[in-house]
Amino acid sequence: MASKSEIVHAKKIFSILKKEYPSVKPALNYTNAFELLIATILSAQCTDARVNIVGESLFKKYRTPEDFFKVTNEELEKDIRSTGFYHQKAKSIKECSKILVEKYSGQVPADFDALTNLPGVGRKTASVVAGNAFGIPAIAVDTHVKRLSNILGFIHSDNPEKIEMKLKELLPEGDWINSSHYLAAHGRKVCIARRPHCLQCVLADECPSFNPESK
DNA sequence: CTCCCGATAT
DNA sequence: ATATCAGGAG
Repeated sequence: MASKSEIVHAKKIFSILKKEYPSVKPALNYTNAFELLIATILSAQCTDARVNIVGESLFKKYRTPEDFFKVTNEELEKDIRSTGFYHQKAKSIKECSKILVEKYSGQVPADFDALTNLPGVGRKTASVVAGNAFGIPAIAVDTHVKRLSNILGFIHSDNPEKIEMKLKELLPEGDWINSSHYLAAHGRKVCIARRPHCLQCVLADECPSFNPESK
């Protein structure tokens, strides 16, 4: 599916990003798989910085799935309100916690399909947890990965699953987990959605969307 | 496809 | 005022 030249192009770009962001890591703060799962659910349409602020106090109050399951929806909504979409997120977190307790003895399943079957968990959240908590090869396609994949010419599509599959064709399995971190880091710092800094971009020579009048 | 919805940058 | 932020469910 992916041509030789596409693979060479992608390899060059990720080689540059790897040098640019040597200590790449998940932008969300967490100390275990369960916290990462909850934090990633909260991160939908919300900055990682905001989730980290909410998470700091949240994970002092709620340490296990049982803690989330016991609390009322109203109280949980109040505790996560500033991440937005709080009604749906609180509902997802409570239902999700219930299933973790009843079906997985309180543990987060280390399996992609089991994760996507949890309420409030789609491919992106499942990929983040599978990859970062359990080391299972996966590519999390968030808004940055989606935007940069199109800007850099890996694909022309808004469909997250198609983008995920294309990136998996372009990259060796061992690079899958970090690839989304590189694209997200670059998307936050340089290739910003509102205002891309093309003149400061290390990928300028490789980028089909390079704009010399960018800034 | 639409709806969910707060915080921040521009 | 408007766009955007590590999306997912109905």
